[in-house]
Amino acid sequence: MTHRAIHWFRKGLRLHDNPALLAAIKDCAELHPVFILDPWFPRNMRVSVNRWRFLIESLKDLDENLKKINSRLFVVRGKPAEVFPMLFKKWKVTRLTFELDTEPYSKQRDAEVERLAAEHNVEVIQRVSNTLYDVERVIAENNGKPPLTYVRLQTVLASIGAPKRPCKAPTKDDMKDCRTPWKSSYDEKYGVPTLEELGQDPSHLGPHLYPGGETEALQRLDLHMKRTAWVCNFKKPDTEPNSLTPSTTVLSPYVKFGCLSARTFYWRVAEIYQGRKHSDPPVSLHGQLLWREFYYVAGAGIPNFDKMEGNSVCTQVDWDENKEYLQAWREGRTGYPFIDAIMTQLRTEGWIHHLARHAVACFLTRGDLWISWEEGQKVFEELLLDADWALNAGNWLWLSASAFFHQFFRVYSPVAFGKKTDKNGDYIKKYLPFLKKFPAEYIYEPWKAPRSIQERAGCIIGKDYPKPIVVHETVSKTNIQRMKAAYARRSGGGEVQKDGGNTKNKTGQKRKNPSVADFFTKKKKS
DNA sequence: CATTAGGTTGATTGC
DNA sequence: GGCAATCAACCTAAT
Repeated sequence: MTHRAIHWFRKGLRLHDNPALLAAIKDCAELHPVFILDPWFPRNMRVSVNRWRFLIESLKDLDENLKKINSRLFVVRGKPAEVFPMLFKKWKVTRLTFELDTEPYSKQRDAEVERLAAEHNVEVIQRVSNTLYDVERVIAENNGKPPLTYVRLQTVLASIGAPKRPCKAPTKDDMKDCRTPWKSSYDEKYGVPTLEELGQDPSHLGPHLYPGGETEALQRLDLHMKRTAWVCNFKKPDTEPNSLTPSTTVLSPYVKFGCLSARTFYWRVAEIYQGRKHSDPPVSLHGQLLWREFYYVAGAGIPNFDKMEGNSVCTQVDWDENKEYLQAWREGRTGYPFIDAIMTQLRTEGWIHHLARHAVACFLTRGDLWISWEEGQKVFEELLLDADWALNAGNWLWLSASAFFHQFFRVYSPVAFGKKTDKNGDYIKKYLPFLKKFPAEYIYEPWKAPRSIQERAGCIIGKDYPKPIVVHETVSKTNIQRMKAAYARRSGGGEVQKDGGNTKNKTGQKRKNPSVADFFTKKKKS
């Protein structure tokens, strides 16, 4: 019982499946659970008030759960590199534990903290618990490179075996020789902040649909895991992007903040699968967790993963800069009700269905507006409760056909796609109520409604709601050609053209002799 | 090296 | 309404 430990919460805002926390408690006389809040961040980072609320609630819940084992959460204001040397001295710390984080920003921050810890003779213990697997191990098993296809990832994971089982939350009994000292000044110094302290305006909050915290996360998990048949039959592409209540679990914000452990989720699903017929990856619930893993591995192994330039897997595309289009997309003023309804749900509620993300991401980038996926990435980073760096970047790369997904000729229609699951446009009417008097026939294309119908609906297109900012049928065709050109530049290594990229044809014509174009390509590469 | 199968979730048309 | 063919055609990984 010699140690005085700090467990540093960052993600992983939970007691269950928290091996680093258990490592802190072992042989520990004094424990300080800490969350560090850099006051610079809330005022200057673009994070929606909805996500700040989610974080605050998660911290409050964490404090409550720590109280139950005779401890507390210390929310410390300051920058990690400045805060830790102070805390090390103040609390005579001998051990610092935290969950391994693979994001570039975090890696840099943690390396700095490790250096400071060494200076103060503080032992540092990191544990893998954010992902199902140790992402470095996955990369090593794939010859040092992150898998670029899902199938490849599955092969690699099969060779490693099943993910580790989650560990149990610490109990009061585990804490019997370990105390957390706090004084009456605790609340003003280390209390969980309010939105006001963070410079956030609570009047901008959306409806309270997804309260933060481990307790809520585990309840939500229980609720969904009771639906045995639903869990076993789950196929992501068959769920609906535009149902009036979410057609999926909405556990993603909880997994992002670590209120719910991905491994706990994985093994709960595995128990239900046991002895039953069930769907499989990539479309099953397990499959969804593996997609998360896919992007985490890619994000850890590919430099500049969240950028086009300097990103080795990203096709270089000549995206336009267009502030007006970007603003219209962000604010739900594109004139396409399906797109605008989705963006409205995103802004007000902080969560949209995965396929809805597909529709608006394709629209912003290769489908319609020809704006860089990096701009979309920033907007999602701000507004999504579940915004997770690697997943956000990876999915934008995917949807813009910049990496992983390459069938750029498959373009989502902002009119047809939503109709498949919501013919009447009830979803549109919910989020864009000024359109609710339009008959179903025109709800996806109100500009096509005769003037008399627009008048009867009390909404004149071009006055009360914008006309479409682009004509999808036209721009999508031009954009496919622009994508084709971008791909040609990529494979041609900077050459003008490579015979249209169509040397391999379907007619079975065999190329017995290498073409001139191939000859030059070969020369260039060597 | 050349070839081929497969790729989480497209839209439209015609039966 | 559901299904298959067609549209025009990319890349990665395996062989």
